[in-house]
Amino acid sequence: MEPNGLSKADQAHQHVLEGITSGHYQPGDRLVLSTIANELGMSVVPVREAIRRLQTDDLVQFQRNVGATVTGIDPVEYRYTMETLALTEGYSTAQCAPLVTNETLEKARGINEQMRALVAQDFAPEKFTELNEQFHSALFEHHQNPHILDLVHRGWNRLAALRSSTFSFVPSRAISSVAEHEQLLTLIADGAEFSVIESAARNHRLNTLNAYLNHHAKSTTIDF
Amino acid sequence: MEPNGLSKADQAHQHVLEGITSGHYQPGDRLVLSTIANELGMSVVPVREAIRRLQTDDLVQFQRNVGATVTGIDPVEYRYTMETLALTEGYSTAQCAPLVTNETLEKARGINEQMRALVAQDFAPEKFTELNEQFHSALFEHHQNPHILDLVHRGWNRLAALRSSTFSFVPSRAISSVAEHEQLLTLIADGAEFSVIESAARNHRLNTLNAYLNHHAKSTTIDF
DNA sequence: TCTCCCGAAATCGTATACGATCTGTATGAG
DNA sequence: CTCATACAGATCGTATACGATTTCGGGAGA
Repeated sequence: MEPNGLSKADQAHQHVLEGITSGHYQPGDRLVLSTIANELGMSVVPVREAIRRLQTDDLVQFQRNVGATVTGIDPVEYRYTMETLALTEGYSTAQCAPLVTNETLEKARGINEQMRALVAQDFAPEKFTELNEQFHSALFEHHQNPHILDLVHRGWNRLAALRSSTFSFVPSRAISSVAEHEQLLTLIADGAEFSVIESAARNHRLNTLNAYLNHHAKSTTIDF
Repeated sequence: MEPNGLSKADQAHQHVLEGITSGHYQPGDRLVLSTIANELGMSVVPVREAIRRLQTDDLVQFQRNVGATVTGIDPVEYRYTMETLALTEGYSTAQCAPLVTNETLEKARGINEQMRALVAQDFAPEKFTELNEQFHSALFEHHQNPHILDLVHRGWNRLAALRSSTFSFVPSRAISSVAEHEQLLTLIADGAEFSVIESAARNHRLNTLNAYLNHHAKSTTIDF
């Protein structure tokens, strides 16, 4: 009688997505339809639909007649994801740059200062990663191509799912990251050219990726 | 006893996707679950799943309790799609460039010559668009980031769905397009830098978009 | 003891059924 | 004649049911 505005399939999608990004569902965990259906008090049909939707976002892997598992940590996949994110995020940042207000700029600076403080004293990778996302998110507040924005969000979700915060593995990267953020803000404030900002934002992300790759060039086995 | 390897949901997905890209389903057409289910000799459940998958690719629009329609030609959506494609295709082209063999290069040249001939004599927009896709596809033959490659393919599917071949509206664009192709091939053959190739490939696509936008300069002005 | 095969449990895939919601049309009041 | 309302048809959303497939463990035979 009351159309909540969100169908059960949507609820399920939201629930599982939340579960994956929050870490409640760990990489490799099985996602059994009937179990989730019971948890949410619905039948398996909407759950199934939700899982399939997550599959197209590469957040879960599906094997026919077997079931779904949360996409695991694969260094190769991590690389692909980060590279794609560098591409989309870099473009988005450049595109939004002219629309960023001073107010927003100040807000981003504040977040970056928090990150700097975090590095200095009591370094916590998860908190740092969260602030990192907030920082970049602030620069996207204004309208742009929603398709590309969507791709950025998918990338973030995927990273969250991978639980592969580079800062956990390569803490030293955090220092450079903060510095690059400041550099990026300066470029935006000065109204730098599109290509300059895009390049800076893209390389910022690629540098993080490279820090990870270099770090793992030696330790062959990766286990969590 | 049917390790067909192809579930009914997959069949339905393939069928509808094919129907959209081939033009059998026109933009704006309604996609009624039960109808399609009957056509394929299955129940509505797999069809429903297929439609939802197509929805996440923005190939169909879905309204709750109403149904799905093939995504129509919306100049704004066209702009978003082309811009995203410029971004992903440009990067892909640059990334694959060092791996392109002389053989492939020749093949691409051949396709481009076909396009040139087509412009000169009996111009057919659909055929031209098809060759255009073949041309770019040839440059992607070698491995690269599959995520980004997937995004390129999604973009192509979407364009096919929109049936919005710019060349139908702005035939003059075809001439420039062929010239830009040749330029791009030269850059690749000469082993130009990543950023140069990316920029060329991206602008190639953006130029096509701008040709369309200028031609339809009745709506809001969109600047880059 | 080891290997192979069979059967049960778990889980997915799909069909069918039915209630919920939307859309369009007809009807009646003003 | 116009507009609001009610009803009917179409279509979707979800639950339930059942067949299909995989996985895994245990027993028979070598």
